[in-house]
Amino acid sequence: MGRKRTKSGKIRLAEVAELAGVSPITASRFFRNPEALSVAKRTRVESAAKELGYVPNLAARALASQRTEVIGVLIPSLTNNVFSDVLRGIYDASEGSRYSIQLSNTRYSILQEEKLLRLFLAQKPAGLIVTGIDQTAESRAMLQAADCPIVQIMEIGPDPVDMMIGFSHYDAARAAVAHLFEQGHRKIGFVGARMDPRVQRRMDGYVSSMKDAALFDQRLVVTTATPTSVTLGGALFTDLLAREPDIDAVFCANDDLALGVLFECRRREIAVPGQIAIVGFNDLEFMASAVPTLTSVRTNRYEMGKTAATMLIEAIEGRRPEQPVLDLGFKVIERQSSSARRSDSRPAVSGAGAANKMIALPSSHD
Amino acid sequence: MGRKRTKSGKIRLAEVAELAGVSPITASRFFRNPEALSVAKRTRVESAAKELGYVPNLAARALASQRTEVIGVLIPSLTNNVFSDVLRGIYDASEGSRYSIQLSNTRYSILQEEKLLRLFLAQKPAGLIVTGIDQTAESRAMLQAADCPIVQIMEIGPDPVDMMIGFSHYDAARAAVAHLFEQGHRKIGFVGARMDPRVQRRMDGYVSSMKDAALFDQRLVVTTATPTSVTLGGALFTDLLAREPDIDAVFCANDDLALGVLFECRRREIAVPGQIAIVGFNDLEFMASAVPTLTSVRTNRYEMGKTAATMLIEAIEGRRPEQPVLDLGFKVIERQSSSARRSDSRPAVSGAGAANKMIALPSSHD
DNA sequence: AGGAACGTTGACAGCGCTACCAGCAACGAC
DNA sequence: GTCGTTGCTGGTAGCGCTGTCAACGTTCCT
Repeated sequence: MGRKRTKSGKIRLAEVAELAGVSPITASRFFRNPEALSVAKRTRVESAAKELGYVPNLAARALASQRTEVIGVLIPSLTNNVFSDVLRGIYDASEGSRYSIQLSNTRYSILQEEKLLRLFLAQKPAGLIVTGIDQTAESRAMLQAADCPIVQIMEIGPDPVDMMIGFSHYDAARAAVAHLFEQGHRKIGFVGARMDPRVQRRMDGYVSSMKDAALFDQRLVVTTATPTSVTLGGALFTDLLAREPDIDAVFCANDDLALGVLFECRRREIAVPGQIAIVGFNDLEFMASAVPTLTSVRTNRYEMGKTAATMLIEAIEGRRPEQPVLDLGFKVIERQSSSARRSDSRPAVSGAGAANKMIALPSSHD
Repeated sequence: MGRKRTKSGKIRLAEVAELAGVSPITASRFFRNPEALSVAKRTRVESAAKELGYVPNLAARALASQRTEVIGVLIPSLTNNVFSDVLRGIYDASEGSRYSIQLSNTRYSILQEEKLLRLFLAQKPAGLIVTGIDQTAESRAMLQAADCPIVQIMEIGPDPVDMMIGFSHYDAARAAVAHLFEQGHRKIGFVGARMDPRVQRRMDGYVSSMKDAALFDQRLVVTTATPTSVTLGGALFTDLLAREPDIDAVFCANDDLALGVLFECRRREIAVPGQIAIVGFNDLEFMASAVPTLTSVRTNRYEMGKTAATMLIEAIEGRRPEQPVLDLGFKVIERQSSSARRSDSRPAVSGAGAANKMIALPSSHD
């Protein structure tokens, strides 16, 4: 049984080299740049490594080469569905590559982010993925000074540290409100939780749209710093309704809140969209399945993570993308919950997951 | 500004030692076992390190000490809410400790798990957290031979490799079905997706309960290997209904499916719980907020992750828990969706559930 | 033929840290 | 006073790998 664990299971590069009849350095090169070897030695080293079951010692490699093959990822939350999709993309892209992902959770604190950044940078990561564009000055300076590629994800904005991939939350919110306007809604409330920078910008988009239409009223906005949840959606909507009982639509900063609003409407026997239209944000899977189906702004989260990691790896290996800032855009997915205003209060009946009309927009930033 | 980045930001232990006026090895000891130093040297090294902004080189440490401070975590999915809760617990527990988390996704494949395990073990992790009790024989042998503490999470079963923390999915399912029996339901369907080992055991629990009551019928079971989703819940329920139109309850293998079933009922104007009762599994946050509120089996996911990581770290540091197998149990949270069967089809008004307003349950639209 | 250019290989010297063991002072037991 | 014991400190010798540079053989050019 304990066959290969003779001493401590250690098969070193030297052993492989010896079996292959080459010098250790040649064997080393095989693992880093096989092209540099002659075909004969390449196959010899390869079979020797396989025979011995050689696995490189990453610590030794990192020490000798002064760099690691770790990609640091800083995200603000592990709970949020949004980030789990992004993460899945990142992990998928990193799989099969030589790089491993080191994940840390900033808990929506830019101070915590700064601390983690310092920690990460000290280990000389191969690359870094950070969330958003709102870092502390100190963090920004560290990122600026870091000698590894960096991707900022989730949104785009001015002054990328390096690469950037996301979309404009501001424009996306404006598109959502525009859709509600088109459907004849005027008194549109906003419900937001957590109020991290991206939610803030969605709110800004809402506010500016409403102001443009001379429909803005501070009383239409209900927000809280509390982390989001379905239950919270109901509670915030309740507040909104207490203040402004005659609203005809609610734009929710995310889909959990939207679902909470929907349930609250059901509880109060408010017809959706007959009396109140609902629009969410992110287009999580359940939105297409709810009754009525819920309109939302689709964001390409998985793709964002995957592309970010792919771009980063490319950049690490010296192939910088020609386009360092990538706008993945968004789409307003129109569903039953926001269909045109109607006088009768019966909700529209239609097949679940009915083909969705989509408004696709690249987020134009100026 | 750029003060300490003289060469390439490298402040070595030797520099710290020099400034503190001690030998490098003494400085080294300070970071690993401060108690071993005299108070005088301790403070000297401490302030020297702080002044220079010293950050240890983990690669060098790992190489010299022949072990890493990495805790490997193998989970089957990043998408599933269930695991994000567990992960959050793990990360929370690891924070503040010296250990960092290395996460890998097995995608519900035990072969992939075996591959990842081999990779992890080669790096001599400080500890390992693996999901479930269904490893390949080869994986099990590797785990058995590994010289680091290991925790199996998510469920408990016989023959722990080392430590184990979870609950019995089989018993939890039996409790859910027992609850439905108590409420007067007899023709209870089962809806399951993905059918990973834990879902399988929930199904086994359901089947055995139904057989015990002489109520089992294969036609009451609808499952698929497809990954779970809300939409899928609706689709599976549709299948079930087509087969057995007169069921009076559905036990769903998870909450997403349950929500899908609820929406499908709404679409079909089937009263819940008047005509059909629904019970989910996991008790995700939205269950308490749905209309009607949805009964579910609460599982302590966050706690599971947190406790697993805490136990693991304790074990790594030589303090093995007296109780290596920990059953965290479960709880059937009874809500409106499964309240007692009644002859009229109007659902009950009840104060049970979490968001306890007295709310009139919706009747079907008429 | 001579030499430059290229492709391939190897020797050497660490990377920054810690395991191991030796040394030294202070103290108490006999 | 001698010896062991304890508590603290330091020297030495690597951990396993790769960067750098030199050396070699081969090809291709003039």
